[in-house]
Amino acid sequence: MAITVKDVAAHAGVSTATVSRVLNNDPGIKPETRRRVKESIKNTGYRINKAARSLKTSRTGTVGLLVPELANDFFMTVAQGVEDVLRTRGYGVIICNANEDEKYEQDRIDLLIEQCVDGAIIIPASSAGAHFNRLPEAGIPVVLVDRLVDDFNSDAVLADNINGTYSAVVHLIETGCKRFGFIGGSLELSNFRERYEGFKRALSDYNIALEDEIIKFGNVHINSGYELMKELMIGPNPPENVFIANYFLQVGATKFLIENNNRVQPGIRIAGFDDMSLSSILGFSSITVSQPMHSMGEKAAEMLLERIEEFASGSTQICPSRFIRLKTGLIEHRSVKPV
Amino acid sequence: MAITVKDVAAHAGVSTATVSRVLNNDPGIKPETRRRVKESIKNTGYRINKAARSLKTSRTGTVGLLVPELANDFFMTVAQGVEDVLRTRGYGVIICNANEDEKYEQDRIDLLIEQCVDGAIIIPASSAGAHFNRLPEAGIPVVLVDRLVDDFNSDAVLADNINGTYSAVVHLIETGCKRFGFIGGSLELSNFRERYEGFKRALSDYNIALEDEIIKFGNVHINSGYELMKELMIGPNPPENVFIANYFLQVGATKFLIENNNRVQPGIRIAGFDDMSLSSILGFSSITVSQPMHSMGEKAAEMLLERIEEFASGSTQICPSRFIRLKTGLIEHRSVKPV
DNA sequence: TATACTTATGTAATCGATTACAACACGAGG
DNA sequence: CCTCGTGTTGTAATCGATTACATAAGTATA
Repeated sequence: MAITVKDVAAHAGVSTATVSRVLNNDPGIKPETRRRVKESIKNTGYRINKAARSLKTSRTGTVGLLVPELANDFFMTVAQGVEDVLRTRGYGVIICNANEDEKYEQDRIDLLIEQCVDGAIIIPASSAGAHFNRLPEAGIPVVLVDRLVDDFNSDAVLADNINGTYSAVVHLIETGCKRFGFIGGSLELSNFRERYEGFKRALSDYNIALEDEIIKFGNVHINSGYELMKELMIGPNPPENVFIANYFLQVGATKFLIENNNRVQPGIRIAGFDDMSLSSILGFSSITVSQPMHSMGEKAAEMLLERIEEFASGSTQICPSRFIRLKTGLIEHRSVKPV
Repeated sequence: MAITVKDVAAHAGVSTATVSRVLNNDPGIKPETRRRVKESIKNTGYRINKAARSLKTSRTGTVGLLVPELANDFFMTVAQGVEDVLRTRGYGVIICNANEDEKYEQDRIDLLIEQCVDGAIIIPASSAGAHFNRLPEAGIPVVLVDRLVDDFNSDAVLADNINGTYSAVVHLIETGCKRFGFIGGSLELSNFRERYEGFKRALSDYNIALEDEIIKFGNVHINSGYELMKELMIGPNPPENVFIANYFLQVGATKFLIENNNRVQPGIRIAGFDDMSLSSILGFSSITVSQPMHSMGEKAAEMLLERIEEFASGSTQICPSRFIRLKTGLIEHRSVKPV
């Protein structure tokens, strides 16, 4: 049915071994022969059958990317970085959606193992990591991005959450802010724990009190941001400044303020972690911490490729896990004052 | 090295054929045997090698999803729909990024063919479609989503762009709007052509003049929306109402208005195509046309599965291409008036 | 009891590419 | 003229699962 190496071999008048060698850039082929084979490949319209190759080499040329959610610019910008690097190296990327659910995440890991991916990049959906161990057990190296998890360790690419948050809060303090609320995701997640840590450290360094009743934690979503901002605003003593630990929480918080015409705290200033393409048009936003999302993806892909080489060369002494922390930036927004 | 059917067969005291039959739910297996084999599968920790299976069956259990861009909530919500359906049917989804570039798109199609996907779902990056033909030529069925293209035809899932736009504009007219600007993407793209068509039809039906100087076309991105809104606002006679043909253009347009404190046309009302999670907090937005993005993905996946069956059963008489148009909705926003 | 048919399982060829090993040609060195 | 090394290509086994066909046991029919 389809064209195989045999057909190409016949067409070029050589053996299948020779065709295979040309396909794999084996140096020990006469230039003239190589030329002829390449021509036959063109003329026959031959396309390699990766299934057959994989069976023999036990390498599929695909890597898995497991993210908690697809419709999420943060994850997908990371994904672009991953894809950019991997594609130029000839790899295909299978993007899987864990649907913010450990069960789903499990299931997708099964999928990746079955598909025999050569490696996996994971943005964890929760702090649970035990189930990730099945990948290295199956000979599949893993790189984590954005968050660390419990009961599993591997290479990881992370943002400098502590210092990023620290510098944003300090910036606000130095421009006159005196009292801060905080809206964050669950402290079970390492990235939020770190951001909260940076927040506390900044207040502490400047002798500003940490007021528990204006420190709120929820999940990572728009709705949560909405609810938590509501809690802050109907509280006894609403803050004038709020640090919000990710973009989606900020969107939700902004939504609450807009819908309620921000009656409570007219001069409110928001600083947020993550700088997305829409951050600049969110109301009340004074400053955001930018993560190098694309680079995080690229770095993760590069680390993974190294590991794949290692695993493939069967080197028994695997060097220990490495973490990379990428620097964050600080983006000031012209003070947009909606309502 | 890894555990194969042979090992399972030995463990269960049967032949590899029997193991394979259990794996594939062949009905002609004694329940007792089936039980024993299943147990052996569990105990040996066997995992099927898809490469080997694919080689034999020439089915990989993966489908490709080619999108113009990853960090795009519209495309990714469609992707979620696709994944939801496909995953429950045991398929893996390879998501590829065409990077809004026909060359890239070509390249990713090559990738999909090499990976021997069983089918492909494509959201085209441009109006060019000739290069898609290589997929069906390679025995891979295709379903288009969102847009049609030139020089290629296949099944497609589309939104009812004309009526969606029509009803939104009519709604505005009936609530008192008298003069409309329009901001759209290139008319080369079928979806924008259709939305413009709906716009014109509404004005015509209500005897409202189409004023060329307040009808602007660009590309599909935030920047373009920004620039086109600027053009409208610095023009001789800026409109009070603007229909904007997609979410990203609307974001850009809103950004321009906010940054310039909307001095020109204080009462401006915007109606937009696409209702995303952030649409409700975009300033000036009065009404948006919602597309059933998730369902579009689901439908596309279902159509593709049918075609895959057809192709696989080798039925020679392939039934002609089918289009599905999905109804849009109308979402009113509480009039949020920033600035 | 012989025949035919069913049901359950085994045997072995097969998918398409890779690769260890063999083979062959050619020239250099002795 | 023989041997050896080098460079180039061919032969055939192999990866792991599937499946057409063969086989064997059991059951119904005449």
